[in-house]
Formats: sequence, C-alpha cells, structure tokens
Amino acid sequence: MSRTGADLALLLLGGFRTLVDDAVDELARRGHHDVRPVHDFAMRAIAAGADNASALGRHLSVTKQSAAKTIGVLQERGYVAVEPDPGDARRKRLIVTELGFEVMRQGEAIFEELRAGWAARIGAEELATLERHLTTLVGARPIRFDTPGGVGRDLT
Amino acid sequence: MSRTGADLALLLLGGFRTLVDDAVDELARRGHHDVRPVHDFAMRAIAAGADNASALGRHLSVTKQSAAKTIGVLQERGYVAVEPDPGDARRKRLIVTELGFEVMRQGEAIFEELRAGWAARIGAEELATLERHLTTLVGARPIRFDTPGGVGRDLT
DNA sequence: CGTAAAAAGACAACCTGGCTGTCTTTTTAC
DNA sequence: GTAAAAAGACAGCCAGGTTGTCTTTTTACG
Repeated sequence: MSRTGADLALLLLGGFRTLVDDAVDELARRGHHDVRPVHDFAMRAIAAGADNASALGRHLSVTKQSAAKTIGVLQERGYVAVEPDPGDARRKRLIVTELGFEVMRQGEAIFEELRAGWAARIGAEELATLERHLTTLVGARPIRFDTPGGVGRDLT
Repeated sequence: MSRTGADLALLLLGGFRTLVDDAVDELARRGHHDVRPVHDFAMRAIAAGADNASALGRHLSVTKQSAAKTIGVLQERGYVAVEPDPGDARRKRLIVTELGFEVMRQGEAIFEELRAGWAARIGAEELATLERHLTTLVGARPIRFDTPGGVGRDLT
C-alpha cells in the first residue's frame, strides 16, 4: 500500500507517542505521577553535561528561559538541585539528585522493556535497521520538544 | 552501536520534526506563513469526514474544546468554513474551503518531496519496510498532537 | 407524548512549555 | 578600565491542551 509523506510523519509521531505514553503510564504505576517526557530528557541532558540553564537550553533546543522553567519544576519536585557555580558567579550549577537518578533509571528500564517489545514484534535485526535508517535521516539535528502543532524558531 | 529505548523515542521524534519543520518552512516559502502541522492534520481529518468539532476532537484525540479552538483559527484564516448542520441544530458543520484544499495540496506535495528525499537516501524498499514496521508497531492507535513533554489523558 | 440522558457547542479559567523583551550582575576580551 | 558577551531573573505573551459549567437540541424510553 502506498503511503504519503504526511502519513510517514504521522507514523513517526505515533511511534514516539506510543513509546512515551506507555513509559509515562508505567512510571506513574511505579509511583512517579509527575514525570513527563521533557523532564526525563532534561535530566538526561543534565546528567550528560548540560549543567546550567543556558547549556540545557542549547541541549534541548529551547531558550534558556524555557529551560529555566523546566529546571524550576524539576527542582520543585526534588529531581534536580541548583547550586552556585564556584568558578562563575553568573552560573547556577545543576545537579541531578538521587531521586532524579532513580526516576531516570526506572525510565531507562521502562524504555528498554518497550524497545524489547518492539524487537520481539518486528525482529531485533529489523529494529536495529530501522534505528540506523532514522539515525541516517535525522542525523545530528537537535530535536525540539515543543508542540507538534507549534513551530519553533532558531535560537540564540 | 547499541541504542537505548529512550534514544529510539528521540529518533522517532527527530524524524517527525525533521519532516514537519521542513514542510512548514517550505509552505512559508510558498506564501503560507501561518500554517502549522496541527492545522494541516486537522484539515486532513475534516476532509476525511470529521465534519464537526466533537468528531474532529475524537479524530485528533483532543477535547472538543481544543478542536474548537483549532477550528476557530482555521476559520479565521479562511481555510475552513463553519455552517449549521441542516439535520441537527446542535451541530456546526465543518467544510474545508478551496484555500484550505490548496494548502493541503501543497502540504501533500511538500511531504511527498520530503519522503522522496528519504527514499533516495536509504532506498525506496528500505523506506517502505520502515513504514510497514511502524504501521505494525503503532497500529491504529490515535495519535495525539500535544506537547511531547505533555501527558494527555483519556477523553470523553 | 413527556421526560431523562446524551450530544454538541460555547464560555471561562487553568496548565504546560514554548517564545520575546528587558534588566542586572558577572565574566571575558581588548 | 571599559565594552561586549554570558548567565540568569522576571514579566508577559502564545499556542494548544485541559477541566468545569452551562444551554440547547436530539435521542431513547416508558
């Protein structure tokens, strides 16, 4: 059956939503009712080295103000701590807390289970091929998390 | 290289954004600066039979209030017309206008070009396989368009 | 035929995650 | 020493979603 380009876009979004919705549901079942995908991705970015709001914004391809909002929520919920940067008074250093790491670990485990389910359904080789193709097509482009309906713009 | 489940989710989102961002940019170049993906998908759903706000909401997996907002924007911009339903006074019938169809046609063409570019890069057979796999995995699940960071809920 | 339930839509307010604009403080570069 | 750049704070706005409440109309049922 022939598909249109728009259908391809919807398939990709559908795949994303399937994984993410299932992951969020499972995290909620495990007691974390207040974690959304952007939170997990933000914590991953912080743990990977984006340790201030400006850097996190760049990592997530959002403004530092938007990143700061997300940080505020993560801080409020105890997943991230903020402290002064000893080497630069302008900066606030971000630290993923133990609770934050716990949520990230559970998130990883859940995503792995979901991915394993996908591998079981279409074949591990086929899934690896699918991932390789998407890596080729998407490349290193920064991924933005705003509303699929929304249009982001280049950031400073 | 081994990938995590979260990376898979990001690859899917990245693929979606790549297509959609490029499509929106190209539509803007062709004079339609005010069309966002949710508008195109809403018009597609209306043209496919979701001809009132409640039905559109179900189609898009959002509340009828949210669908009504999108309809309001599309109406304001001349892409959709709203008229009373002769058979049911409660309902407002939605009609995609000629301008709306024009935008949809251009959107289709742009998405086809983008998809063709993908086929050129990884092979038409490989792309068809990727689509078939995603169709298997995503199935008929309704796709929601809210913020990837957001968590939608079951709707009435 | 009358009434309760359901459906469609309108309206208001809220939420989330993005944006722009403005400002202050601090660091860097010259 | 000063200008430019960077980091962050704050306010307000935007888009697209939600919930809650309400009215009108249709449907189902006794």
